[in-house]
Amino acid sequence: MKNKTKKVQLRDVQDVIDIIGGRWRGAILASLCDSGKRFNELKNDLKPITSGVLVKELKYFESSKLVIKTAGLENAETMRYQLTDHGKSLEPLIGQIVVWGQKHRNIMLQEFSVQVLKK
Amino acid sequence: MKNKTKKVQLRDVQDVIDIIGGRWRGAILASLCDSGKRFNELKNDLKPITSGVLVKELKYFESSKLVIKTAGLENAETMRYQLTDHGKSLEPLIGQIVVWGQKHRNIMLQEFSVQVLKK
DNA sequence: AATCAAGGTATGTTTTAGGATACCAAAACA
DNA sequence: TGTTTTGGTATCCTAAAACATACCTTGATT
Repeated sequence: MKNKTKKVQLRDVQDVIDIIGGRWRGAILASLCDSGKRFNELKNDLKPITSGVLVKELKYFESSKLVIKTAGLENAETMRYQLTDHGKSLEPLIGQIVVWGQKHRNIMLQEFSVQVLKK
Repeated sequence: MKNKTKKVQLRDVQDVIDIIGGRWRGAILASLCDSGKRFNELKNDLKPITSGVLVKELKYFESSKLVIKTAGLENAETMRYQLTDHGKSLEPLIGQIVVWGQKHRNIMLQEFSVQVLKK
């Protein structure tokens, strides 16, 4: 029973890692947390990402119901990618990731300076 | 200024994804959250992971100060891998990942049943 | 009329992570 | 004494991911 619970959790962790993991997905979501963006805005924000990869990942996010692509009503040609409500529910998680990442970076820097001093 | 801040955040997200991402890292950390474990315990817990991969990832975690490998004092040959204090600070993050993963799974299942009903 | 930007598509090539497999030394067990 | 278990190492291989590069259409701009 406890075993089963653990398995399920590992699976949940893996599922989420699949979604936000990889070279670009986390960064794309983080960028969209900021605000909805047009394709080239995103591309510029995430430079040096290539068009092909960005397209592919955005399609993946659409299929996962995390991002929606909308054409502006008045100005029909401007595509806009933005988080769905479900996608927005990732924001606190990403926020926590950023906080932990900053802390981790400081710890690694500290470790580095200790190593230098030891020489 | 705001731009710079954003860049740093994307970098932090990427750093963390590198740490917990990939096929096994999240699961290894989740398993160690449970308790410290010996090599073969971990291997069994994460089956079908291979030795080579597990060794590699554990070394990575050691170099990142998230996991420490200790030899039991009385029984010197039993190696034990456990989270450092810094590694333990990931626990809330992983907990939140599990919670979101469960929610996401339910949403995708819902979506699936809607699709089936539409046919 | 020419050209530029937006939002992609299409293609080949390279890199990388992970898996398969074989092996191994030291200790523990039987 | 033989064989199992623990805790790995070493090599090769493959599929997928990412990258580089070229190209395309549509609408706006000059």
